[in-house]
Amino acid sequence: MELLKRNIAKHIQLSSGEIEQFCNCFHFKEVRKKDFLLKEGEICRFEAFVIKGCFKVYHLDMKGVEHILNFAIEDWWIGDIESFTTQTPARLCIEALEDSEIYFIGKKDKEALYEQLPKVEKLFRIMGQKNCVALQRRMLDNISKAADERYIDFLTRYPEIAPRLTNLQIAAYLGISHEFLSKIRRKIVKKK
Amino acid sequence: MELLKRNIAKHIQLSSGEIEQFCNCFHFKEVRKKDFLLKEGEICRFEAFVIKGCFKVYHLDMKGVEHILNFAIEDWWIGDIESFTTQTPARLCIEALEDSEIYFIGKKDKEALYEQLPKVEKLFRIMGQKNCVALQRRMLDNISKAADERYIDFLTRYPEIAPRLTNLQIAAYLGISHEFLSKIRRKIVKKK
DNA sequence: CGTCTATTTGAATGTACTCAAAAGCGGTGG
DNA sequence: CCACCGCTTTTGAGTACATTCAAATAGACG
Repeated sequence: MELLKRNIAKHIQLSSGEIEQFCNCFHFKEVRKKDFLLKEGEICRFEAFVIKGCFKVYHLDMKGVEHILNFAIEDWWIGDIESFTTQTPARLCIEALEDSEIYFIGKKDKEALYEQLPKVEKLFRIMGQKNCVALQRRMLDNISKAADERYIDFLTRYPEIAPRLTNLQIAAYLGISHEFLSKIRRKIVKKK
Repeated sequence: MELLKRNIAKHIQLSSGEIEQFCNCFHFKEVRKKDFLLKEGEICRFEAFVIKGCFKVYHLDMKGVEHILNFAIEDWWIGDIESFTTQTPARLCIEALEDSEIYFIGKKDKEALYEQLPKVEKLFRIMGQKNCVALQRRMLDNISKAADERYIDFLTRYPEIAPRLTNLQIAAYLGISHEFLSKIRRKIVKKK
């Protein structure tokens, strides 16, 4: 639980009693590579904190093409906010890209936490704000930059994630075809 | 204050005393068309609720080209979350597209509200979550759909905003040139 | 009326996609 | 240890999507 405790300590201060109460609501789970935490159409019954491994959160369009919303590695949170908060069928899939380990919390436990510890409201308010800021930045990048620049930005912004991904996955995240990504990479190599 | 009261009532329940306490932290302001609520480089000292009018939130890239992050009309909130929460220089501009009216709250008043009314934490947590969901959906649309489909989606999703905007502004929101938007519109008209 | 801005149009160019095929790479079983 | 399989990556040709630039047209407003 150390990693989780350090993660929340970045945002709020809790007494040791509160920390225990918080951590007690979480459960450990191992997830094998290629296993799903969530499939489209299911209701998302958890929010999870990644201890080890790597996940992709994605959507399949009508043609069956995969579009990746984000990745998550150690010390990141994942879930389908929309499906979790409204308990409606998910439009997103969450799949492990490596053998992974998570702590997860269920809907009722999270609601109980909100009731018992007002600081948890603050914690998730702050995390939500940071998520918004990151999404806004990516949105602006996406409408204002060409694919080659977005690729380089991704490599430099997430140096710990990028090496663990295939180009197929990076292309699905950037919103370009993997063939075109390959051509971008060739151009970059030639320049150096 | 009626519009604001109804807006927050969608998310949380407050006693009439709490509502007054909440509303007392907000100040009224008129903003003329083409006036700025925030300019790049300034520190964002407010979060605002739009009572009347229309705003654009945008970023100018290195070439001076405008990229619109979002619009806001009556019953919407605006601000630069990043600049406001960290009190650092803004990368975004906020400009009125019509003569408008807002209620705004300052940083200290908002922090005091968080202290005094825990439900306000919940309020902004929920609003942040909804914002995230909307941004995620737009992000997926952007990496998975062609420009013509994104344009039609925008018109149908925001029927109350789109008619008040120029095609120049819509193009800057969709991330395409206004000439190309014009050609998309021609194609759509021909089909009918 | 004149001015300023928005919109449309066309030609030329550049960016990105599709499809098909080949090459590389890692793991697994014989 | 090698042969084979599945998956990733690269490559090229042809096509579609989107931009740039320049110019003409249309609207809005003082």
